[in-house]
Amino acid sequence: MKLPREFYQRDGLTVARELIGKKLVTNLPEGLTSGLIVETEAYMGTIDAAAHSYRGKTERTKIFYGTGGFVYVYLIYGMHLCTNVVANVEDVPEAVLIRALEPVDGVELMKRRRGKNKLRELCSGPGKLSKALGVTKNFYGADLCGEEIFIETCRALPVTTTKRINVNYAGEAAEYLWRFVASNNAFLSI
DNA sequence: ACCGTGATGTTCT
DNA sequence: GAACATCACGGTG
Repeated sequence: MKLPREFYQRDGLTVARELIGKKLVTNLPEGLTSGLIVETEAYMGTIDAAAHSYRGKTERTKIFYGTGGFVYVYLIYGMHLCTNVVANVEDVPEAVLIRALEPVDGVELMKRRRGKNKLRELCSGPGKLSKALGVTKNFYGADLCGEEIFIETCRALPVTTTKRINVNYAGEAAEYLWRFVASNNAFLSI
């Protein structure tokens, strides 16, 4: 049921595609919350101008250089956290951004954390779902094979690919079809 | 429905 | 000091 380390130790594009239809879970003292992953983006290390790891190892990107199955969280625009899954093996700095979930468990808790009531508004964006699941910057480096945050098999969903969102700064890399979405799903970020 | 804008703090130049 | 893998809100249609 819970995805094993080997699931993550593959190339980022495969991991990003196969994460669609899996269930992302956090189990914190306030309760358990989860959602079906319906939107991801792959960030492919040294060949990808959009990736944080493109310019090499820094304090922030060092987690990319470890093996797959650990969490990379970062602060964006000074106020939102984005949750990523590290992919591939040691020294191959790839990661998958989780961009949207279809809420499943702990909906009341997610509504409280978000201050929103509409199901559609809970997890339809990377900052939104991070808040709904109670992810904080302390999750940096968390093990997805642990108990606090993990991913389970759930269902198979048809997948569509598109360009990634808000990476216009990345030149040619902005054109790559490295965003994966559950086809015709109502809970996407756009 | 679709803009436009302001909020906010890290990271890297 | 600029840029940033975003969100919520208030305006106009």
